[in-house]
Amino acid sequence: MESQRQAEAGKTVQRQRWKQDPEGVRANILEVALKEFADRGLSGARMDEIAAKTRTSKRMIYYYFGDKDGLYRKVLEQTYRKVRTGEKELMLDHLAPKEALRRLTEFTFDHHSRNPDFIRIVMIENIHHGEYLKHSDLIRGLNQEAISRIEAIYDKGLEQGVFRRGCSPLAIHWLISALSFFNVSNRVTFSLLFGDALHNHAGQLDLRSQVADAVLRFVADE
Amino acid sequence: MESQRQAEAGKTVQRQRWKQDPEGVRANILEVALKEFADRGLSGARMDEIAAKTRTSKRMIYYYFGDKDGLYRKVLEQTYRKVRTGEKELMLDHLAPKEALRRLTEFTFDHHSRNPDFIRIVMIENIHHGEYLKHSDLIRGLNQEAISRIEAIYDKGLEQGVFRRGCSPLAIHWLISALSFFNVSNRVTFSLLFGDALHNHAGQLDLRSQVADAVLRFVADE
DNA sequence: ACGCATTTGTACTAAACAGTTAAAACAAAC
DNA sequence: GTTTGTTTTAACTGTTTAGTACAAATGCGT
Repeated sequence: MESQRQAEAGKTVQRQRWKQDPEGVRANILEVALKEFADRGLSGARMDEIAAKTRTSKRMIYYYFGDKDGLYRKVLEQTYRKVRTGEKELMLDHLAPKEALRRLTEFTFDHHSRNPDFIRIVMIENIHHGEYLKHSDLIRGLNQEAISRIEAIYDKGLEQGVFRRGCSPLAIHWLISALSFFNVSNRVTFSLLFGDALHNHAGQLDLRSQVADAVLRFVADE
Repeated sequence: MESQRQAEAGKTVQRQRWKQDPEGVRANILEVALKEFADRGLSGARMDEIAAKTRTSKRMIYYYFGDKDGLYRKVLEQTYRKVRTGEKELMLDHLAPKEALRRLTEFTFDHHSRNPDFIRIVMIENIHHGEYLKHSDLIRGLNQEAISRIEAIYDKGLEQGVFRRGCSPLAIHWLISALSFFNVSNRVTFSLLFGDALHNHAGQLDLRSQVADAVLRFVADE
């Protein structure tokens, strides 16, 4: 009777037929790992926890990524890549320099705001003295583009006499990054110390516009 | 013969006479722990490592601070307190508003630059969603002062017609903090991606002045 | 039908780690 | 001189953690 039960059970339980989907599995692991690392930090994240949240197993993580560091490295690379490629949609060539710079700034502000996981990974990487980013060649190329984009706008603004001389595109990029980054990275502590006036919904809309003001005023002529 | 050796050794070893210095011991532990947490993060720091670097023992850490979280909490509080009190030296009342704001900005920029451990602790606290700062009442009071200081300068600037209306002291503080903070917090990754033009010695002097420019231009009239 | 890559699942190991135990000895204040 | 808080050791415990062993089965290109 017992064996019959098992036999029936064996029948009803569909033999788990699985597809081969290495890319899907890798992507799923990376997605879960990104969230977990971003949420708890590199040392804080637990491999068992990551494994449990994937649709696959711990065994597969080690199969594809070797060890925890290898996994983190891939998460880091993928995160940078995804965010940077997401920045390319912007068409600013046809706009007047001031308008182009405002759009770029507000776009960056929103973009960082929409990607807190990226911000947190960069924070974590800075905490770890950039030792993983150091050993990743893949990433460096992607970022010069950001500078070129600004340089194009700035040069045009100089020609038209609406921007002052003496600013460097790098410094302008730094300024935009700093404000957009800090807005996300320090949201928690800043809100705790000074209230959420800048970080509730209305506050963010206003702050974005003020950030764009700050950038424009920084490069403005006169 | 062997026992005689031991007896002689027993004589030569000076009975370790020690002083009671609870405050000194606590301070020493906190100092070491700050460096270790700032360097490796909360989960990354090791109690054994901290203990080894103190002039006392692991036992004493637990004697005074209970557990790792308790130690971190005290480090967090002390770090905020030390940095905030270090900001009070500034005498700006007698200066013209523009000059006062420039001095304040450049001071903050330098001050953060001189206290990378503080910056890193704040980063770590943000990574941990501020859960330790949340439960610390001690800290909140210290920070309103920063806003008042700016408000005084801003109001004076309005009276004299050198600042435009419509800026909030909170937003100005946010702006100064963002630029001064980001300069330290993201130094590593920014340098890796874009070179160290802004972060070598000459670059930092220039950047400080540009940051002050940005703040002044943000509030400037016309 | 062959071979290689992929997938499943569980139990395991070895190290790392936070926190404890125990018994003493000493300091300092009263 | 009694009491209370401080300091010294070094071994120890129990848990958490990254990473592995093992064994088998299926997918899929050729």
